[in-house]
Amino acid sequence: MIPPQEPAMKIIIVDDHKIIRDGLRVLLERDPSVRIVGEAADGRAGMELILKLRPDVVVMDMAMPELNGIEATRQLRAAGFVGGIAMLSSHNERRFVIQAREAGVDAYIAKEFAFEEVRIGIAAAARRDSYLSPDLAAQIDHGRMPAVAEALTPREREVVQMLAEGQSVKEIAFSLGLSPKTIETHRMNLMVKLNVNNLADLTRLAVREGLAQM
Amino acid sequence: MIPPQEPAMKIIIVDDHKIIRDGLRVLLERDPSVRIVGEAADGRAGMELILKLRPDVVVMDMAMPELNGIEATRQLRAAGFVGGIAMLSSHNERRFVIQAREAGVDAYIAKEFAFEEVRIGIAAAARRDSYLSPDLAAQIDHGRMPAVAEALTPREREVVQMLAEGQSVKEIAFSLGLSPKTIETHRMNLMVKLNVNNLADLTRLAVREGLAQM
DNA sequence: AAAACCATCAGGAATTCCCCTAGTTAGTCG
DNA sequence: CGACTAACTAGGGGAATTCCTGATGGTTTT
Repeated sequence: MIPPQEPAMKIIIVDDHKIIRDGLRVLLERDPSVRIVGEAADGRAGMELILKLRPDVVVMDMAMPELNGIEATRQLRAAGFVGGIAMLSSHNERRFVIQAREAGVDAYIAKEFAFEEVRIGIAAAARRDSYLSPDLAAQIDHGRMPAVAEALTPREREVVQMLAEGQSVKEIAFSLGLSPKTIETHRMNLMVKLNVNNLADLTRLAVREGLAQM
Repeated sequence: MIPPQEPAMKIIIVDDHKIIRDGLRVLLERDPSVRIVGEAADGRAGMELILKLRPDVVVMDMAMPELNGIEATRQLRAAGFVGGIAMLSSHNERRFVIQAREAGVDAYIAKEFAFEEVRIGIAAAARRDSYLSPDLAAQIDHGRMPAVAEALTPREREVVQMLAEGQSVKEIAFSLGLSPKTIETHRMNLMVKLNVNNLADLTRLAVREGLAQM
């Protein structure tokens, strides 16, 4: 097969709401130079798909069960993914702009803006330019919040989210393909690092810090 | 199949995320018998528009600033709006199904379902039939909706707060002057009543419901 | 009075928690 | 390069907690 003159831009959509995936798909596909090559409903499934299909751009929701957008981004970058990443955020997730960019997000787009923003953001991400939807840019200027999350390792962030979202040690071990003992170790290290000593405190802290969804 | 002289169904979309309004609009407008006659970004603006334009169906988000979907519905019904109301909810808003229906919502649709669900829900709402997206209906049927604070006994509210704020069974027992076994029982009854099965879920639920401080 | 609910507790099984130790790998630094 | 560190992995074993079932007395509802 001879590559076409103008290769289509390959995009993967990761969002836990299928309605949004459906909507984005039709909106994006109105541009014939765009091809949606895959969809996923959570960060973990998204990662696998992305690393397999290597799309040009990923459009990802910030808040997702299992593995949130920022954490998924961090891991994608660590795994060598070099495509563009555009992240969608709700109004109550603005405060994560800085973390998102540090994790390797190219475009950060507030959902309350028009689809046109997404298009622009994707174009920027495809070029690996950075893009912030208008009012979010202002956010950057204001100081960052003390991010407890920074002190954690990627694996720990992953585990703390799953713990705070109600999964047992055994379940986490299974879904990560690790020994329960390993998860227990992470769990204990988390408790020490975060200076809490029970699951309820850990959960509230994780939600406050944006490490887990409420 | 299609009646020749069918007047277009007038729809108003109310959602604080413009991206979703954009997506719903193109998805809905693929059906020529549908006309989007207006959009609003919050419950209050939505109400005014709806009472002015009197659409056949309103598609409204549950979580919105200013005036949430349920409250807006209540006020719309009180103001004499008789059109259909279809509500979109995120996975973490399932517990409001019953409140929504009591407020006057016809169709309650989880966002994690495909757009097809929305279409079906809107059709039902237009006829003023009631509709629940699949798994939500199951929750109602099994009577396992997470109960709100009122469903708990005073003692249980007391215990759930202490649990969610990080106290151990033993500590709670001591500070209430009861046997740990008693607190264990309360704890288990809480899990059943609230339909959760671990402390993390209990904690997040308690915080969401205002039973505990974050 | 029967039924339903609430609050209280116990025994025993199942599971988790906690502390300790330790191997492997990748990256860093003198 | 060799030593060091950080991250990730994971097992042993006892303490502690949670889960499940069942029971009792009091109060309110029907």
